Amino acid sequence: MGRRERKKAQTRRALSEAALRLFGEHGYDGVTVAQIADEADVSIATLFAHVPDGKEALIFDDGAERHVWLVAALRDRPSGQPVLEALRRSMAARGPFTDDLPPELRRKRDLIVSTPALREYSRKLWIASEGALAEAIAAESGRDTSDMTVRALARYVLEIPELAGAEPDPLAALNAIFDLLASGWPESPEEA
Amino acid sequence: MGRRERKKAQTRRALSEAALRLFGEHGYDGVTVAQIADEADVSIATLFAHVPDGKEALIFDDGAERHVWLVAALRDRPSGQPVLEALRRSMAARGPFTDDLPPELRRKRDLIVSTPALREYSRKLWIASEGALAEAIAAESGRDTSDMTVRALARYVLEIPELAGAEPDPLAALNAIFDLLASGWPESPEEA
DNA sequence: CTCAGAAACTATAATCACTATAGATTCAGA
DNA sequence: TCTGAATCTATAGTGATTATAGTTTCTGAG
Repeated sequence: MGRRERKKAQTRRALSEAALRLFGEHGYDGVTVAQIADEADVSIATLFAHVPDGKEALIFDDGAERHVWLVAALRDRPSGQPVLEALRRSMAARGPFTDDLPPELRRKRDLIVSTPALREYSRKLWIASEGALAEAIAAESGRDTSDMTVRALARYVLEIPELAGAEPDPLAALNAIFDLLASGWPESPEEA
Repeated sequence: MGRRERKKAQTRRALSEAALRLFGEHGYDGVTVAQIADEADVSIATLFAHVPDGKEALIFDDGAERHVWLVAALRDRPSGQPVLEALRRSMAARGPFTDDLPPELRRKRDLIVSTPALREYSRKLWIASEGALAEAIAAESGRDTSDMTVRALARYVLEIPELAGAEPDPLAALNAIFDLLASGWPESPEEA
């Protein structure tokens, strides 16, 4: 990796860190992109060159195609394991569902969950993988990609982080939702 | 209804119609709020007084609480009819799923479906009813409102318009998705 | 009928995210 | 060592949205 790329990555990191710190101190809406650019010591134009998606994208890793590991988890699952089970396990290990994180990442996650604009953008990033996930599901389950059921399942799975992420017990919520997707809605609740 | 309210409604209608016409002619991004205000012969400040949610809200009915009829359909369903069946029927009769509409409304629907910003806003309006729908579902099915399953079902149902609305056959898509929600994801597709 | 206050409207100016342009600097590779 | 591309910069927009302060227009009480 040449010096040029290194400097670029450094600038990007400076922007992320400045944004995260300032958002934490004054709230997302209490910070302007100008302040962030200043703090990172770059021009506003440079800031936008690094985050074409805008202010919300500042604290997210770019190019982190979130579907890669999901699709991989699907393809590499133990033979005989149901598709949904593989997705459940894979998802449960991700950020919103474990507290096994450095405090820095935890603060970041809390900021995202509690800020509507950031939460929405996070959802957008997840949903962007819908096509890829749908293809993988179709391939693994012998269905057609154009099957609406496949697309709906992909979408519903990818929305679990937003839906369950803010719950008191996110992991329990995730499991409840996967159960719903796997077994469907029982007209009457099962008595324990 | 006094003259004041009548005039207010008239202004609101003028804004809607101006926006819809201009969006149709030049596309959503090809029209500025200033143009719309001009066309409706009001100031920009007035425009925003009528649509505090912003440009996207211009062509949507405000205060049209979309959950009212859904909740009603749930409460008034024939006894013995499953919750999901009532929701399916009620939803199937709505705008995105029937072509039984005046051409004006159809053009509006097509504009929404084909414009990302409008589509997103439409989804936001649907999702805003999540709490109300979750309460109704909980009440009708003897579950607790805090039950994650109930919240997830409400959310998933409310997202059907966005998910199925752009399909070649929206009604078939809607039915496929309701089947998925009712019966769950079958590990292997049923052979016909 | 009238008058006081609320509601709707207006012009104006500001803020803020974001884009476009053109030029300067810095690095990579031949 | 030179050329071109990538990065960065300043500057000047555009366009949505908000704030302010003042004007007009209804409404309802007295």
